[in-house]
Amino acid sequence: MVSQRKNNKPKLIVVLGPTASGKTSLAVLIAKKFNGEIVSADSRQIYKGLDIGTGKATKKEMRGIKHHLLDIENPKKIYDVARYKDLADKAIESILQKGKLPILCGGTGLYIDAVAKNIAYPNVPQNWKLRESLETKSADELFSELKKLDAKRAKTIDKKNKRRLIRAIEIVRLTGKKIDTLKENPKYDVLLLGVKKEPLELEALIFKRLIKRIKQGMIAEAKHLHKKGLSYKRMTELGLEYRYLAMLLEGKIKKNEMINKLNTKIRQYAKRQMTWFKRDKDIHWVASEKEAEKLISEFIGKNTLLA
RNA sequence: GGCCGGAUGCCCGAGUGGUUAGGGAGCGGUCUGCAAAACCGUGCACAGGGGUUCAAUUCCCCUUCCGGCCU
Repeated sequence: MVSQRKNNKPKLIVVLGPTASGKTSLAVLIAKKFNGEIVSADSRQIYKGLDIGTGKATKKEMRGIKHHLLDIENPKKIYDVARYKDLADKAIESILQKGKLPILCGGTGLYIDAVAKNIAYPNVPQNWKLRESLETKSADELFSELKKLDAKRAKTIDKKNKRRLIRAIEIVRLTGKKIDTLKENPKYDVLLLGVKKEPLELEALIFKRLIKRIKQGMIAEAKHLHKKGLSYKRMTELGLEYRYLAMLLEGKIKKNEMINKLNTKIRQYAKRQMTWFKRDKDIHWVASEKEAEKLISEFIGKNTLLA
């Protein structure tokens, strides 16, 4: 049951779920039915040319529904949440302007939350020079440095996670200010729909999809990307399929080995996604499109009734 | 039949007469601009039976199984 609180914020539907759960087709269906457009919340589909490996919707699968935030960056460049949030808000705004229903769809929990909860990240851009120099230090050293600079942040941070430690130090060093507590003040009235799949079913779906991707030419896609200048190092950073495809192309692993290991990695990724989603008690887990439609109808109708 | 080498947790794989590696998988988790990333926690063992010893996964003997060589 959707909560019946009254507000006049614009409505946003979010379709989320683990990889291979079938988010895209559900989102398209919803868009068709409720006159919507889709905003992707996928940190890798952002990139041009990463198509088969990321499972980017094809023209045909889109069924005439407009998709935003796909293919907006060169895969050589590193993207990030802050930039994503900015563009997502703009896309949503433009959809609303047209009088249509915005549907945020993807599996990147961080990106989804940034938009759905309107999280304001500290306004400090990456300083790659600084990062490079900090990278040479150990986690322990970084931690004690952070402790000196911002004791409060040091208390909650992952002591062993260099990447996080470096960013935290970057913020204090560049602004001289300590990190504020993150503010959440949603600008949309959000309905969160999670695509529910039983673990075993999801496992099967993942494997099936992996085999399908290989048949569709995922290996050739990676070869082509590399020929166009995408380094194996960068492909490794991109993770999952591209990481393993890079290993294959470099001759570090055999095809069979790639399939097996990659399959495991994708499964683990799906688990990590679920770990993230599980924390959000507002998600309505739906097992069918009917359930989803019902919830959306209620959700959309509620303000008209109350207003 | 004879000789030799093995037998370690779900898998790979070190090692030691007492403090009982390390990976991977599994399971659980973290999340303040790289998030398909980064990071953390965790159960599970020494083939079986006898010895020797204060103490054996580690030394000795036997049995079983596996691999190699010989007849």
